[in-house]
Amino acid sequence: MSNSFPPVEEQLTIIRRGVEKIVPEDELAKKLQHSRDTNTPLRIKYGIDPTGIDVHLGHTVPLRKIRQFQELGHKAVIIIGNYTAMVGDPSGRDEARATRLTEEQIEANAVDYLNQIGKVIDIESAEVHRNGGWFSKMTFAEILHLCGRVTVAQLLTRDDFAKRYREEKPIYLHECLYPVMQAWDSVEIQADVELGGTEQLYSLMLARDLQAQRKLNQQIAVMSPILVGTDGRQRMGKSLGNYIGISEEPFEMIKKFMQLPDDVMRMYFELLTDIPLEEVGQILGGHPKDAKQKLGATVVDQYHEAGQGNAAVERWEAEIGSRSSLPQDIPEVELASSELEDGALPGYLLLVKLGLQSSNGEARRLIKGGGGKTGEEKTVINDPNTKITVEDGMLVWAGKKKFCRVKLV
RNA sequence: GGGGGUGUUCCAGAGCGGCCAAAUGGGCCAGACUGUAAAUCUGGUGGCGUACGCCUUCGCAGGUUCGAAUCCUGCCGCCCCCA
Repeated sequence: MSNSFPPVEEQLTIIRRGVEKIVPEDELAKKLQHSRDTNTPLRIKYGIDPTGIDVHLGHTVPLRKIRQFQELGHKAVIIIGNYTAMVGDPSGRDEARATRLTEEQIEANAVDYLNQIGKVIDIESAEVHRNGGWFSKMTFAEILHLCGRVTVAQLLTRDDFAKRYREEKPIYLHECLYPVMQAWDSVEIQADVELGGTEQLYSLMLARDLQAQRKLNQQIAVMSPILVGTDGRQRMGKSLGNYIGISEEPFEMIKKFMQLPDDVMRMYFELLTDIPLEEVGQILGGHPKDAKQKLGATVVDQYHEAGQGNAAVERWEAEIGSRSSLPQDIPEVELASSELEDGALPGYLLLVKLGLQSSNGEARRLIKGGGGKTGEEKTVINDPNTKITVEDGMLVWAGKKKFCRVKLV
């Protein structure tokens, strides 16, 4: 009797890594056993809403888990929530999504999204569904029937709704349907396992109820912890500006990695890499800076050609770590000679004309604070009104991170 | 349908009719310190002007005042309660 699935214990070890909760846990082992006995892959569901996502490391946590399931021989089933997107996921947000997307936008986003996640999972072998496929055909009577399975009190056990209710923030009726819809997806595709963040608990459990009502196998919820963002506090998210996108350039990614708070490293290692946990422990025992470089390089290599990570780390060392050399990419900004007076310009105006600062006042303040510098030696501009003689190719700095080279025209 | 609340600068949240561009905290920016981490300290945080100053801003539209974010009217949004 041959079969392609690894022993259950082996599978569980891989599945459990970086997973916060598996509900119910014992059923998962049974399912895996059954799958192995019958040589049938489990159907691993993961849904997203195509709302214009720039896939970042936070998204890769469940995606990587799918990848692992795939490598174990199971079937990935991706749900594109083109209908749920019309509702807007209330999870983790305090207010209802402001804008509603058109169908065309949603479809374009979906395609774009599938392209992006191809970097993480094996999209070729995955099954992809759009939940409009079934929701668009549902009758109002069916919807009512479905809604009859959920009480408002149950809905309010969700953290996000409870919080909004408490804070007297609006909760719209259609948002209440979101978990119901998500759960229904599981019924439609007969999911064995659904991946999601811990904040999805409610929806994932509701799916079990609906499946049971239809005498289907109940899905197991495999919940990942929420990846904290680069600020080390809040969940990683685009709107919070604390994310590292998987499409970013290696150097950009490394810069962000190096600025991570130390204590998020363990989580990042566990959730974003395959480095054995023992080894992670050793790495974290060393100098935090080295650990961070190792982390960054490892993750960068996942989304770029091998070796790009280390190359970026080396560049970081050269330009930033040791501060010995100038940045590699210095944007060139054109400046018309006619803007100058006797070949010079007051310091604050120079920063504004070069686009380094957006208003005169802002530029003045920056210079007063000591952030305005010129030349390779970074000579500090002492006073906003100091006339700076502008030369072609001169470097101008507005703080450490904003700079450019002047191109006189 | 009725009653009561509320709407402030990026967020939260103060704000006696003049001293409010608006307290305080967070965030953010810059500087010091560092491992461009965290923590800490310092300064800054509507626009224009070198500056006394001027202009735009406190849900929207009007009004009362010499003068309103602060008072009045209407409208809009949100929340709660009663029916």
